[in-house]
This record gives sequence, C-alpha cells and structure tokens, in this order.
Amino acid sequence: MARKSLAEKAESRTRILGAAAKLIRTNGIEGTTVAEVMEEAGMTHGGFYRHFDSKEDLVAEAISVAVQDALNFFSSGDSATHEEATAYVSNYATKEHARAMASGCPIPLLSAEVARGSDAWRDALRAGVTKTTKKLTDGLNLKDETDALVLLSTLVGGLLIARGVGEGALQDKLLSGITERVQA
Amino acid sequence: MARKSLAEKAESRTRILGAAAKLIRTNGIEGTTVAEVMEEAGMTHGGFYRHFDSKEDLVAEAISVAVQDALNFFSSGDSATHEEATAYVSNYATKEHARAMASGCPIPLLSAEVARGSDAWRDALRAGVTKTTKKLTDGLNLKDETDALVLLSTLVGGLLIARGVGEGALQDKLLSGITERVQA
DNA sequence: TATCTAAGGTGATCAATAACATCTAAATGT
DNA sequence: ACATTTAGATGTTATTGATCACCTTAGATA
Repeated sequence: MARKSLAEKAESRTRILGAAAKLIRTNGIEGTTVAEVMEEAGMTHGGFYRHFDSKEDLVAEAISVAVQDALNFFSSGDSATHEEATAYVSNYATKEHARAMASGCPIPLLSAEVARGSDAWRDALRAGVTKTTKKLTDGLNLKDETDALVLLSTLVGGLLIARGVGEGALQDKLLSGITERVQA
Repeated sequence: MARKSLAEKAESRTRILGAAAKLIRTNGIEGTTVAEVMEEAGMTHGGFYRHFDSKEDLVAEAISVAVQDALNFFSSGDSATHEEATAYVSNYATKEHARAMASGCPIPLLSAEVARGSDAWRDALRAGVTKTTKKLTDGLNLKDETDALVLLSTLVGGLLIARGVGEGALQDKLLSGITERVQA
C-alpha cells in the first residue's frame, strides 16, 4: 500500500529483525521462511526485499540480535559482576531454558546450522561467543578464557542434549547434573 | 526396470539408510531431500516409498544408523575398555572431527533439529546418548553416569561451538582447551 | 511345473511452499 | 507542485515431499 516515513521504516526493520531472531531460534534457520518472518512482523512478504538483500543477510543480522539479546542478561559494558555471572550459569541448564526456545541462548540452537552457513553467520556467532567468554572469565574470576570456553561448552552441550533427548528422566538427570557439578 | 529379490531389496534399504545417515549429518535434516538420498543410494526418488512411509520415518531410522555408527568406535557389548574410552575422549574435540561432518558424532550435528522433530527422533537420539554414557562411565571408571553426562556435554558443546565459530584462533583455543582440561 | 499375484523400481506428475522479481501508489524533498 | 523514491501487494519460477501408472519379475499357490 502506502509508503512509510523514515522513522517508520526503521521501526519496520527492527520488527523484522526481532521476528527473525525469535523464529530462527524456535524453528531453525532453514525452518523459518521469509513470509513467516514478515507476517510475525505485521507485514506481507513482498516488502521484505526493501529492507534486506536476501534471507541470508537477514539471518546474519538476526543472529547478532539474538546474541545481543542473550548478552542483555549482563549489565552493559565489557565486564560482568559476580552475581550476574553465577546467575547466568545457574539459570542456563534448567528446564525453563530448555523450553524457552524463542528467547533462549542462540548458541545451542543455531550453531549446527551456522556451521554449514555463510562466513557472516559464523562471524556473528563468534562475536557472541567471545563476548560471553569475556563476561564469564571476568565475573567468575576464572584463571583464563580457556576455562570460560570449557565452561560454556559444558552448558551449551548440556542444554543441547537435554533438548535432543526430550523431557524425561534422562533430561532431568542431565540438567541437574550440569547445574550441580559445574558451579565452581 | 525389473523387480528385485528380497535380498536385493534389503540391500537397497541399507543403502538408502546409509546415504541418509551421511547426508543428514552433512546438510542437516531439513537440508536433505528425499531425492538426494535416493540419488546417493543409486536409485530414483519414486521408489523411496516402497521402503519408507515418509521422510520422517526414514530420518528416525537414519538417526539410529548414525548413532550406531558412532558407537562402533567401541567394541561391541555394553561395556568399554579404558583404552577405547580415553581414545574416544581425546579424538572428540579435534579439528579432524570438526571437519568430518558426514561420519561425525550425530549428537552435536542433529540434536537441535531433533529437539524440534518427532518423538521417534528423540527416542533414537536418547538411545545413543544412553549407550555412550554407559561406555564412558564404565571405560573411564567414573563415579556415576552423571559424571559421564557432564563429560559428554562438554565434548558435544565444544565441538558444536568450534564448528559454529568456524576455523581460526578461537576454534583452536577452544578445541585444545577442551582436550587438555577434560581428560581426567 | 505352470500360473498368478504382489511387489521393486522408474519417471512423470501433483499440490504446497519456497525464494525472488515486478508493479503500484503514496510520501518525500527540492 | 512535481519528479523521485520506495513500502508493501501481486506474480512468477523453482523445489519440496508425496503419489501415480506402468513395466518387469520374484515368489507364493495349486
């Protein structure tokens, strides 16, 4: 229909990115269509290409949005408080997080598809991993970033497997085991 | 063409499953088409439905094949030797494994899609996780299966993130960190 | 053993859905 | 005011999982 003002266009773009960041985590990247994203953003799919050159470009930016969304758990800046970091760890391997795909950590949800995707996707994910590692190293007073990478690997792998095996006794044992034995 | 014997049909089915187990790990479940699987198996895609009711059924069995493939690293039976288990762990978080998608461990490759898939998919994956956990608990003399689940989570998460961030300094630090600090 | 039935595999096709291109009308800025 | 720009609607093409008629023959039956 009609043309929108510049401010409205920026809002549209933000809505598209928010919808994409939510949908790719819920249904996967390949499982998300441009039409779905646009409908979730309140538009028809034809207008999409006024905002992004391709689905691949959208996904690259949406990964960054999802990553930033996860990092908003921490106060802004490069470091993190001890409380934030311990809360991040103890909230990670939980049933609530396992169920919350739309707003969950993008690393376990997207890494496999990102590995097969474009360089831009991996760049966006790498930025998130690097920032999270810094937050954990700082907030938990770890001896180096490698310790933070190993810790993050345990959390990510635990959540991934928990979702993959589905709800039940094994998932319960896994999630409680991670939470209980990882907290340094 | 002509009708095949029962033995030939069984071979065809095995070829289809082998092709599917390879392709879903390489390109993901959604990224794999029935036609591709059949071509890889040396047939046309029309004949697929003489063997399986649907792609979903194929994938459920292909996950089991991939899982069994990974478990063939261990000697048959329920337990594992110490050598097998330590070799499994020290070979897991390596660049070679990170690159070998077609024959790699299905857990980091498929869990995210399986989590969104059918119960049968999760059943197949859960069986693999359970068996691997038993092998590790036994072979490494861990104090309980929870320890094995946490170890497996670290390996799986590390490999997943390594692939997601792509080759480079961060991947190197991550893979070497996992290998070096995980070996109990 | 002769016959009939049922089944494996092919290739064409279907309906649904994907990504992407084009078109139209309205808002912008000189 | 008016030419330009462009958001969003409409159309087009390609691909997907699945079904089809058909040809051939393996395997059960009498």
